[in-house]
Amino acid sequence: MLQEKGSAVTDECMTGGGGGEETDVLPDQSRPGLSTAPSIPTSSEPDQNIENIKVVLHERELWKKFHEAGTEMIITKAGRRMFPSYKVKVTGMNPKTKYILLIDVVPADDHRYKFCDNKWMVAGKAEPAMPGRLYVHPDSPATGAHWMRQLVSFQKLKLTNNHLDPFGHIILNSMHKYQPRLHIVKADENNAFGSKNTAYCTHVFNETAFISVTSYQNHKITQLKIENNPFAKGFRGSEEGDLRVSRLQGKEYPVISKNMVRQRLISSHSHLAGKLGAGVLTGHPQVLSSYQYESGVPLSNTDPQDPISNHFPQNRDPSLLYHCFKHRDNTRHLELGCKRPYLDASSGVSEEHYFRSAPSYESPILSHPYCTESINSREACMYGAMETESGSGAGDTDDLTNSSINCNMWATMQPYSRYSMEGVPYQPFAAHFTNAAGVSPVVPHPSSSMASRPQSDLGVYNSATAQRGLPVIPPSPSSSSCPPAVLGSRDRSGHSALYNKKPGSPIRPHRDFSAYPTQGTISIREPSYQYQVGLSSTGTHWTDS
DNA sequence: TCCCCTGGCACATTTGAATCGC
DNA sequence: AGCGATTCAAATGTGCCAGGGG
Repeated sequence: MLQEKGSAVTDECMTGGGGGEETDVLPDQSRPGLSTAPSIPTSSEPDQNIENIKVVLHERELWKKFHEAGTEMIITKAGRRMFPSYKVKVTGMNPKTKYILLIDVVPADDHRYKFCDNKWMVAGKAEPAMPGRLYVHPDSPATGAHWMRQLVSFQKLKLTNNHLDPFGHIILNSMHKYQPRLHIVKADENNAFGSKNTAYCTHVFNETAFISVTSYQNHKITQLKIENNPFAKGFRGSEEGDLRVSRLQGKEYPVISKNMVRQRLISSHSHLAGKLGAGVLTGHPQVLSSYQYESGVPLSNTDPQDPISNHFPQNRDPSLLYHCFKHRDNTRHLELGCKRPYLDASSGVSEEHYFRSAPSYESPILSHPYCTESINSREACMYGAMETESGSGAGDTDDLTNSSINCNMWATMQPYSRYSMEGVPYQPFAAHFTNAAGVSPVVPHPSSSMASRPQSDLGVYNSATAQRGLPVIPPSPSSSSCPPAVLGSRDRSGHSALYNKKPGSPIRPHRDFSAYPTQGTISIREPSYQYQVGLSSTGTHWTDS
């Protein structure tokens, strides 16, 4: 059923006016997963009709190219940007209504992959999901007019494999498959989440799915990155006989580019000065193994029978899927926030905002604020969705909604595919951006400049800072500083947790990420929390080993 | 031994301060 | 003094590579 639902939505989206690039809104009714949240839409207020919002993925063709080859995204300890960067064109918003745009990256499945025989294969069960984090667009909240004015870029979003990352980057496991999701949340009158009828919609572009790696496995991807990423220009071969190009073209004997020569010479001189036996140029064994052969198999990307060899082993719906619904008064709301103290804290700083979402699709969806003072100039503000430790159930909803703490509470990320086999096409994304204090936006106000500013103060969301477009981070975060988070479509509470680093002080994690509690939470496997994502196959070929 | 990760490297782009001219 | 254009250096973002660890 779910599959059918998801597919239907997907198909509809694909055939929409956007030529398959635009997304359509999935009515509340179409999300049977909201068992605890009445599916009857409360769209009595026209201005909250978020269903009309359409999102078009920018550079979709480029994304498709990567997707067809099996997109890989480098993740590093320091954090690595995504390329292609996630940019969208949004339409259909109420020009005067304020929205918050954010992205989260959820596991696409529960597999760990390995690149073997020039294709991705399942290598086992996925490792426990990293603490989910959300990246809130620095302009958030902003009016619909603002979002629709130009492309909305999430290019500064960074991915990391550092489980204790203090910068708020999205934490991922290497060799795992992920699916970015865009969430558009309607901000309340206080520019925060949490109004009684907070509505949001989620947009998923299947072609943005990727496998996280610490180094590129598929040379097709490497080549695409080099060819399209300006920062990788230095690796572009000046002559068409470039080694990588030649390899991609299926040439038997690749030509070494000047860059390759330089790199190897340098390496040879600096590290292997005494290793005269090591070939430095064309005769270098590694050259052959790396560019001419793949796992002992001759590379031939032009081989018509090979096109899918590098693809993800899963069939996916080429279209995107997204859900949209409106929270009702008696259901959990999107609540944002940091406690008042946080709002009053000193200025924060970065235009980048990260929120941490639920740690694992295996675990409940709780969101704990995860704030930190960035060590670097970006000074990102992070919020994390932590599982609840309170063990409180649905009855915590009131507590949450009544909380005056301005913390971001989001539903945890949900996995795709397998875990949703029994689920419903419901996107268990819930967030409470509360601003009970009645202060201005918890999320930074749109800033004229996207440039990050060095900040010595803790990043704390306060009205002043927000107005300046500067994120603010709670000064002294603690598990009790933020309100319990709500998860999924059910009432769940949790303790907030965040990273906080005072100026000049070392990074001080307030919570052990490795010890996320899972008890008292609802497994995503539960039908109510499962949703089907019509991940399609655009040529991508996944192979189960 | 293999696989994966890390840190350093060079190169290109981006950013912002400093400088100059009007 | 103010403004805009230009220049320059630092910061940042890339992929590549060798080496290390499990």
